[in-house]
Amino acid sequence: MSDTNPLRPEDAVPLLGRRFAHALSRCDACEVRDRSFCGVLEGHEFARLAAIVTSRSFDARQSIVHEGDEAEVLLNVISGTVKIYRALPDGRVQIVGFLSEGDFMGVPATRRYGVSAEAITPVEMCAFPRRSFDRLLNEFPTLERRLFELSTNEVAAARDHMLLLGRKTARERVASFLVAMADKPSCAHVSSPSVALPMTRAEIADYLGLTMETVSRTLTSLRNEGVIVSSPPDRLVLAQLEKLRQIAAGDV
Amino acid sequence: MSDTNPLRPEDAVPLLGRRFAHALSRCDACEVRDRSFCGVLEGHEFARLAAIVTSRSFDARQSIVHEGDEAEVLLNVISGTVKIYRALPDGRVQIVGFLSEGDFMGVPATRRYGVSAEAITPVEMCAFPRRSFDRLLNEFPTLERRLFELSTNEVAAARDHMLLLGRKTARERVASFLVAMADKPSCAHVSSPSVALPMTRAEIADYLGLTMETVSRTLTSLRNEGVIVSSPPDRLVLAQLEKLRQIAAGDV
DNA sequence: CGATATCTTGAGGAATCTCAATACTAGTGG
DNA sequence: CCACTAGTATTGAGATTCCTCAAGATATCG
Repeated sequence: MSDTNPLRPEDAVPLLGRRFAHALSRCDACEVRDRSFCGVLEGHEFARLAAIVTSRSFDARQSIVHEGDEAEVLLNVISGTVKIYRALPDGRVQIVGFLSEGDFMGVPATRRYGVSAEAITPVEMCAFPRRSFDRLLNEFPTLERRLFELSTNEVAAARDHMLLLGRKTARERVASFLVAMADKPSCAHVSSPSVALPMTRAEIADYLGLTMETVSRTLTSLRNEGVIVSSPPDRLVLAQLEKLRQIAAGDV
Repeated sequence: MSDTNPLRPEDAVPLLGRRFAHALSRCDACEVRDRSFCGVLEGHEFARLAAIVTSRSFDARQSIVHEGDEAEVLLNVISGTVKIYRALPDGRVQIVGFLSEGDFMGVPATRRYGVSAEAITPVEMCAFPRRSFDRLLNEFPTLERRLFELSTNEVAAARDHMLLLGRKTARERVASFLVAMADKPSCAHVSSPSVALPMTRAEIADYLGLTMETVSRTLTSLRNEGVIVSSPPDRLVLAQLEKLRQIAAGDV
């Protein structure tokens, strides 16, 4: 239900020079630059990256990439929420991450996507052609270093999630999820953080290795205990964040 | 029950020059070099890496590193099997990977280990001081590129395992595990691969998010179906590897 | 204000876990 | 060489968590 492609430099400005200028100025004004991998580049390097970027918009529920597809572009989220997931042939799904503003997705030097991605809300993304991006990676050690760092962070996050999926109870999983949402940089809070949940209960379930019903029941019981408070179901107040952290950590 | 530290260049040869020479010649003769991250380095670069390496031995069941410890060294497995895991305060454990010959562990530029590691069998490892390693990383783009590549492989493997932990049945998990063991490069086979299982049932369970009893029961039922055959419990023959692959993939 | 999605709640069932007993294996000492 | 011991694996029976299926409540959007 978003507008279709409000920004598309390659449509509006076919000349390379103008596109370059346009893209650069847009990237310069980018609000998520500081949070993003591209924040490490400066001056000339940043301009080179901005020269190969194009913009893409997706409606809520729209598919972005599919596991196994040719990985022609690498993507960076400007706004909105994206789920990335793997699926089994019979339809079972495991969501392996939610991406939001500033998050990068895609592996340079890999021919095909290893996961599928779908927009949860309307989404704006930057797209970088894989080959051009690879060239920049070779030229700019800073860029490679940054992506390496992001990759190692992802490994650490993945291990955290393996612990959750393999060994935590439903209650601990839901608490862990809420705490992680509250700790996102995009969710700066004062004391009792208010957390937005753009994803459905079924998506939370597919992320936590549970069913929608179990997620719902668990949230209800946390609500009954006063640990969380909810106004509409897509926004929660974590009334007792520290208690939630304890539950999440398995400290009974 | 292995000998304690049969190779320790820094003890035997205190002079820097001799240690250098010693280490280099040892690294040149290294059998797992081709499988390892260091295989990408040549000549001068390789010598520089060899100059900072020391050797470490661990007995079976001995702890190698502990989650949260100061990460003074990065490690590479020469021989034996290592488990890396995360634990909850009440003792629940999730094994996030098994390492064998040629596998690297440790994240440059990270102050502390994010996981614990323990030897399953007697283990020989190379140790690289983190700071020296970091310097080499800055000097040799090839090395950084290689570790980046390993890191992205790890992310992909972790996602695979999240799918397993979140959405596969016990039967599918055990089948996936056996297939993965058979597909290891160290386990070259002809038709019906014979797989060594140096880890206990409890460790397999901690890797698959199950209990020891469920792993045992599942192996028994696969055995009754003729899909696997076992002589001693630490070695299995995958009589019907293709069938196992189907089970693992969830293709019923 | 009604239609459609999503969410919540309920009741029963299934897979896996827990607890406990038995069997195997390898290493040890007689 | 064989019995013994300790660790590991297997098997069994019952408990529990979470899932499945189904109905009802709530929210969203035209």
